Amino acid sequence: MPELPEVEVVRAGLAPAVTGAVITAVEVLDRRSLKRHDPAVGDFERLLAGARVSAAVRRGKFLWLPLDDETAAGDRAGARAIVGHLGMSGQMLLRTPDHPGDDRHARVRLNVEHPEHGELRIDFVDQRIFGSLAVDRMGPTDDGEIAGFSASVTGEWARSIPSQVSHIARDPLDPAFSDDLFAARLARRASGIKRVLLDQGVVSGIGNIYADESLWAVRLHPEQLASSLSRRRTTELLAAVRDVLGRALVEGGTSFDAQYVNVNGASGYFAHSLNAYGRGGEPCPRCGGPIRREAFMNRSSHYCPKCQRRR
DNA sequence: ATACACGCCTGCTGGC
DNA sequence: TGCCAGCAGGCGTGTA
Repeated sequence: MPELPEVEVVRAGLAPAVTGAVITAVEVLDRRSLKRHDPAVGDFERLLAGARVSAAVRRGKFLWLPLDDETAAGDRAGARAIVGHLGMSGQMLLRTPDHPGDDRHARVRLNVEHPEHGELRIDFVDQRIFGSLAVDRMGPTDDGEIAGFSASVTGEWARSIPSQVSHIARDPLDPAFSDDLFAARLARRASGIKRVLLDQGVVSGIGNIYADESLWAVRLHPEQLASSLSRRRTTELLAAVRDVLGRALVEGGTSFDAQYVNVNGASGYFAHSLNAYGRGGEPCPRCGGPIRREAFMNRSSHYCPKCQRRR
């Protein structure tokens, strides 16, 4: 499901409930959801029992909960975090402990005790199991800047990132995102711009929906060579990406069905605002010509061939 | 460096 | 009603 706006909605919903909370019990209902957990780091359940969560942080589509481990003073070498990725169908549902456990696709449950909110339960629900939870080691960010978006991580600790996320580029809403670096990366790419937007090592957080929407907004053909864009066009594209992601975030994300929901199970409303994605055959809201849907990387691209010309 | 295929999973929809 | 193909918001690996 989730691209940056959807994951941010989840992160923001989780943050007040988990920050400062102690994990009291872990129930793994389906080990397949731990496929990205490296056993060499330790046993998933044992590492988490009794650990305290210090924040909820996000970069692109990855989110993580840094653990306030009891380590020797000043020694963060053993610092760890729970890394979560929602894949295509993952959800994090915030519940009271007595909530009936009737979710068909509940995979992992974290029971926590929060100093103010008391006992809570976080259910990781994931129909397709493309998502995962893992306990991962933290390391320094390669640029020395704050690792990702959160409201509460401060100080040196904020400049640490889970190893599984270290290869992921910053996302366009990250204050430390470098527009120049982005432009330089595009200039070196002899491939279609959509492919590059989807490359999480170039820019993170953008998936199929928001790639199509951003390209529609600036009238770029998905197969236009990234290296052919002028700096001015690159700047316009980046502005469109930020605009689309920002508006989707305000509307609570894009929901086509009950798959994408926030921590309370509620859907977002941005689906009503889509101009190209999922509108194959319908008239382009700008020029009236039919939106085309075509195969792309085992999925689909949606664009207006009339006003998104390839140059 | 880059592109493509494929595996990882489940469930829904449409055509026959 | 059944069956099968195709499709769905993503990522990582392996191969050419």
